[in-house]
Amino acid sequence: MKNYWLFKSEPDVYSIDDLERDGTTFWDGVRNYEARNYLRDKVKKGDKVLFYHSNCEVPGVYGVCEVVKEGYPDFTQFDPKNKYYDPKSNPNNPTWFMVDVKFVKKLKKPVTLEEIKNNPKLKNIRLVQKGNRLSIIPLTKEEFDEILKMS
DNA sequence: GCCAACGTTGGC
DNA sequence: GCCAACGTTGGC
Repeated sequence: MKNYWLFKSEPDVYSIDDLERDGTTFWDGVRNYEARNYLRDKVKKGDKVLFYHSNCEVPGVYGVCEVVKEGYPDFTQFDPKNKYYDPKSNPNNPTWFMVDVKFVKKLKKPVTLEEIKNNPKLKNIRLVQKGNRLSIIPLTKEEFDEILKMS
């Protein structure tokens, strides 16, 4: 059973264009327990992911990618020079997980946060609920398809 | 750059 | 275990 997700990224840090260039990437730096649980337990190979640009001029969904490697320990947590270093994490029982994704496509037209907010079919997505900061958001197939339809 | 909302930390 | 202080997220 395939799952559907929305992953947030700040385009200044890593954008859909970077993923198009790289082909695949590891999704590092998730340091929130709820998002971690999704990455560790629920995000499966073959799942489809909407690539969302946050904290930028026009926030919204800019592309699609696909999970190619399921949850494994995020190596940046053990690297003292990395900005995501977590000295409390034990290598024998890592706290933080990552997945790998591959580029699928860029949307011809991005679907902006404003458009998502204005679509009643999308009102249950955690992206648009008050104060939600979760960076790994589960979607239903219907929500995923609806957003693609809007592009 | 501002600031509301939220998660985490740490003193007690 | 409570909760104030603090840091971060992310829209605007």
